[in-house]
This record gives sequence, structure tokens and C-alpha cells, in this order.
Amino acid sequence: MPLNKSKTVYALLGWLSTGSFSGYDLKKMTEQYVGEFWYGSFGQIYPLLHEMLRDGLVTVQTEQSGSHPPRQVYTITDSGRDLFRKWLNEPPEPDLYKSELLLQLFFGYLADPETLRKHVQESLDEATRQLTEYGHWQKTIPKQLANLPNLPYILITLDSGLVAVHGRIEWAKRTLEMLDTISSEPQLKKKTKR
Amino acid sequence: MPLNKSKTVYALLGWLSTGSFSGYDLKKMTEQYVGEFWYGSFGQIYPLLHEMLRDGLVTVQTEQSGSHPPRQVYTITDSGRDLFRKWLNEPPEPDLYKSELLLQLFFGYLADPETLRKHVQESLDEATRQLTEYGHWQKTIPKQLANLPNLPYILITLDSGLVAVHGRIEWAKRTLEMLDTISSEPQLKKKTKR
DNA sequence: GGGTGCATGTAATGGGTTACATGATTCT
DNA sequence: AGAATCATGTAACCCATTACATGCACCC
Repeated sequence: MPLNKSKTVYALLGWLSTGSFSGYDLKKMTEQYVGEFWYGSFGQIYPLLHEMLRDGLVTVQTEQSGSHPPRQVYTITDSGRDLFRKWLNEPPEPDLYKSELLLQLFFGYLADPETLRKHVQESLDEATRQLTEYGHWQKTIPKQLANLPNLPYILITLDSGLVAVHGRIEWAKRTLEMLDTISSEPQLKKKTKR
Repeated sequence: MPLNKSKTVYALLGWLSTGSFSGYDLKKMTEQYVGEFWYGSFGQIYPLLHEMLRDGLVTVQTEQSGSHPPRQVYTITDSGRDLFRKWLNEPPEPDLYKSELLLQLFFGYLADPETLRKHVQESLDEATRQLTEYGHWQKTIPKQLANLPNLPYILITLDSGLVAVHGRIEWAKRTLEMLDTISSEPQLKKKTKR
């Protein structure tokens, strides 16, 4: 249903409206700063940049750098800026969310309770790991990007991640307890046929 | 990166392990009960069912029904049950999440603050609407599905949805306030060139 | 009369991942 | 010595959406 037609173009234009970058840079920055809610592989980004060049949204400068392939550094054009601004003010498509874990839990009565527990535990671990990472961002971002005009907006998206992670941690803990009570209830306990 | 190779097959097998259903039924049930974290279009489900039939995971019975195309009612086979159970105990791939709204907010300093506010407000409205819907489910599901063995598991996934919605509401309210303070700060206020 | 729901299906298109190819440099 | 990082790109594949085709029944 939602979210297609390579909105990733706008992620790239967004970065390019703050400076000139190579495809490699753009991939890395996207991963680091917006990876929680947006991403694109090299196999997607490089062809996209070529299309953007063809459509006059960006220009390239080739930087010879001795070894490895020369850096192709892209710069946004006025027409690229216009398109980007137009998109910024358009209504966003609804979020996209899919979870294999929840699908398994929904039909979980047919699964081995211990295995299920293990997967929820792993989800909790991952969320906890992310929480400490967010704590790190909250400390360093205001210093690193203090000069960028979009600092308050970055903090908004950071907040969104934090709320989501807190929620997942809460839920996972509650779910672990629930799974314990389920598997200890004798009438629901699985038996190998006797 | 994550989540492909039509795990949707398992959503279908999940339902079919509780009874026999047509493609149309499966689409509707999936939408209603697991739509928050899983979905598939008709254009995906019908061909999938044909493949599953070919692979011996299900059988069909054709129900003549006078008007409209005859219902193709699918029943899971033992081999289908085996495959489903195997999947249930396999580690799930990480959740997939994408948000165009957050991407716009991240680069929001270039946007019209009022428009951005409007989109966040719409997200808040949608979340609020979902909250009342969840309240409805919490009341009706225990009665409707009391006989199903997976009731406690359904409540787990419901809880997950509730936590997420509460988080989104919290965040949206906080974000609206933040956007207000940003746009009222004179040094950051946008000006049409004078 | 027109919209919605029932009911199945196919075809075109597109979006995106994964894998591959290449190869020097730097860190462990 | 071997892994990771820098750096760009192409091709195969595949998953999924969208649009289309068909047509009856029911409700407003």
C-alpha cells in the first residue's frame, strides 16, 4: 500500500542541501542519522544519483584520489532545491511497519514457548542496546551539529526514536512475564503425546 | 535489508491452521487482525495460494455460489502444518520501519513550519483514532475469540500496538509544542524577502 | 442510479536487495 | 596476515503494488 516511488531521492536531496557529497558519503550519513526511519542500499543510491544528474537536480565533480575509484561529488542545483522544498511541504504517506516477530507471536500457541521467549528476549536486548546508543546521540549531537540550522528538528526525530524504544522495552518485559505465566499454566502446557 | 521472500505465506498458513478459508477471507482477516504489523494485497495473495497449492501445502475445494466467481476454499495439509511450525520457531528478521513524516521533519528547517505542524497534527489525529479502535478490540476480542487457543497471544500483539500508539501520541504532542516554540523564536522565523 | 461488498484472477510496472567485480589502504 | 574501510558501479532477481477485467447482489 504505502511508501514507494523512491522517496529516497528526497533523503539524498536533503543531505545535498547542506553540502556536496559523494554517493558513498550519502549512504553512510543516511545510515547513521536517519537509519531508524529511512535507508537505501548502494545498489539503489548509485543509480538514483545518475537519474538525478540526468534530470538536472544535481551536478557532479570528479575528484581524482590516486587509488580506489575517483569520488563522484554531487552538488544540488536550483531545480533540485525547488523539488526538495516542494516535497517537504507535501503530506507524507503513512508510516510503513512490518514485524515478523509479532506475526509469530500472533500464532504463537503453536510454537515452542521457550523459543518464543528467546526471540522476545533478543528483541528486548536489541532495544536496550539502542537505548544506550540514543543516550550517546543525545549527548554528542548538540555539540557536533550545533552549527547546523536543523538541530531542533533532529532532536525531534531523536525523540521519536527514544519513545519507540522505551515502548518496545516496556512491552517486551511485560510479554516475557506473560509468556512465563502461560507456559506454567498446567492446562495449557504442551505435552508430547503419552 | 530486512524482511522479504514472502513471509506472507506464513501469515496465510497461520490462518489456515485454524480453519479453511478462501483467498478473499484470508485478505480480510489479515487486514483486520494483523494489519498493524503484516499485510498483503490480493495481487500477492492469490498467486501465493496457487504456489502453495502446487507445493502441496494446501488443498482446494471449489464452492459454487450462484452469482460471483466460485469460492476457492483452501485447507492446510500436514506438510503445510510442518512448514508453518518450523517457521514459528525460527528467529524472526528485524522489524521494518519507514516514515516519510520523520524524514520531512529531519530536514524540516527548510519547510514551512505551519505545514509541518499540520502533518504532525494529522499523525496525532490518526494515532488517537487508532487508540479508540484498540480500546474497542480490547473489549470485544476476549468475547469473540474466547474459544481460540491463541487468545493470550493475540492480547500480546494488541498490547504491542497500544504501546506504540501511546508513544506516538506522546511524541506528537511534544513535537507540536516544540514546533510552536521554534516558529515563535524571532531569529529563526522565516521571512519573505523584503 | 450509484456505491459498496462479494469474489477471483492476470499483467505491467516498479522499487529495492543481493551478489558480483575491482583494488588500494589502513587498522588490528 | 587478514579484516575493514574507502569507493563506484552493474546485473539478476524478486517481491509487491497497481491497475485492469468481470459481474451479481444489496442498500441508500
